[in-house]
Amino acid sequence: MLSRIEDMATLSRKQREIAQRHQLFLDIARNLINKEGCAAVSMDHLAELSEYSRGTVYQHFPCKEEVLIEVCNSSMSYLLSLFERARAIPHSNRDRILAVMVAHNYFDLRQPHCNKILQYTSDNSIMDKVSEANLQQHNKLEKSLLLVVSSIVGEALKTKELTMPKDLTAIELVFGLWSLNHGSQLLQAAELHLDEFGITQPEETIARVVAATLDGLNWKPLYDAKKHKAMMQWLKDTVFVDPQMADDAEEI
Amino acid sequence: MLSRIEDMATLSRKQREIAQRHQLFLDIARNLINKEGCAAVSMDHLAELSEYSRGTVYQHFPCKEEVLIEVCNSSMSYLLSLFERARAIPHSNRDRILAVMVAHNYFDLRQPHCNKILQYTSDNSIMDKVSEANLQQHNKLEKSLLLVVSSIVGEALKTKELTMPKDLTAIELVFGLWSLNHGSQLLQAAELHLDEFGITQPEETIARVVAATLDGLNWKPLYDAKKHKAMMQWLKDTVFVDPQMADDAEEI
DNA sequence: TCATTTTTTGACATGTTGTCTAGAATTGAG
DNA sequence: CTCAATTCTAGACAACATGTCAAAAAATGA
Repeated sequence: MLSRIEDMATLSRKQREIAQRHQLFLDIARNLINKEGCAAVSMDHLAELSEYSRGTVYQHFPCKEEVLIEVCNSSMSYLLSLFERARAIPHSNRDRILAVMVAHNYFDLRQPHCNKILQYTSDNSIMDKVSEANLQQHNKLEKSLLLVVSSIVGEALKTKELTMPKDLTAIELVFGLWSLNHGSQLLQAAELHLDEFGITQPEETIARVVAATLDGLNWKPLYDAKKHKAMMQWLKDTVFVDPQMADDAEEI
Repeated sequence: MLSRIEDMATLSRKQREIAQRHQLFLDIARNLINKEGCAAVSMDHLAELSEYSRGTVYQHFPCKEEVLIEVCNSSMSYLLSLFERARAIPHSNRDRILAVMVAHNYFDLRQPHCNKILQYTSDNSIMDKVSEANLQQHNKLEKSLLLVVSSIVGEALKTKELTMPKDLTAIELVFGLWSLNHGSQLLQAAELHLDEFGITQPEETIARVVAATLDGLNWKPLYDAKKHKAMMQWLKDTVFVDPQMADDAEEI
């Protein structure tokens, strides 16, 4: 990860070139994943498309898996920034939960490769090829994402908007919400033809189901169809709106 | 799919041998997936472990993807039978929903390879290599699974145990429940170390979250901690209990 | 200018995929 | 029981991917 803007000034011309090339490889990989899936990412391919040789690619990444996890991590840190934006909205904590859901959906629409990589690498034999450093960064990012949701729930407990029942802890609720969101996004990405079943707006549907869940836990303020709809609209139109069709947090 | 018991009698000795060998390859593949992941499944490997030659393996499967989807389909039809067993319990429809969740969890514990395959094959370039027939069977199985849940919700609507609110349809609720379950199982299977966060019994947690969701929709009878716990216990001890450590619906 | 260091290259060994042909085994007619 | 026809099996092959390495090329600096 040598490609951050603030580092650029302190690096020599040569080092900047290397960092730039590193980013080029990542960009090519991301495109490949979006267009043809993870299986299409090969060192050969990367070399060919970048017009460098295989050896040069191996200078940057010890193996294909390392490419994938770096692309994934860079997207996830962008997702984290979206989550933090969601947490910061000046509304009830319930609405903040909603905002996180919208953020996640916004992200998955624009960065479909991230889930693809996560699924591809969930296979046993793949994740244990990547470097310790990137793996740790990956875990840290995942934990940070959960912590954002967790902190919103914690805040709601503090303000008494929510009181946990005896047989469910705050972190368990977070796990439930996370599962719901994660599951729906994978189902959306899968070749399930949800519309054939009558699911035309999965995002709205999940938001509604989350609302039912929070109602079931008596998280105040309870669901109000009109306000819910208005909030969703506001989030989509104002908070999570393409800045400039940016497709990654990392820019050079 | 020539390996069903009832067909055996009508086949010649040679045909039986072939069917048996077909099953042998599938069994080896399943073991490989469980132990080392989908990436470890190779035609070479299959040939070596079965002590047949590569050519023979290709006689049975045109490609590796075909092996994977056949293993997956065979497991999914077992899952369908579990779902149907869940639907048949002599209790409220709410409890039947719970039973489906327990069934799904029971299944994923015993057949972890099924989710692994689904994740592995979600990559664009993989699913479009499999034969039309197997792909259709796969879609049909997926649809059947959803229909079981859907029919339980339909039954609850008929008996007025549940009334859908204006802004949520029955099928959307099914999608929500499906997402929740699917998501939680993938998160359990991932290398997330849920216990570090304080999630020691993900299955119980998700059942509790589902209960909250159904409460939020006012699906009667509402959640009662004691009865819920008893029902979970009964399902796990009585309904979904290893018959004989069977590890697949297909037996020879 | 040229020696030193670094970067880049492509050939190589190894392993996988899917095809294809020659040889082995099985079958059934005489 | 024999032998030709048919079917099945084995493994060689070309194509491609991976990761390594030594030689060639380029950059650096006295």
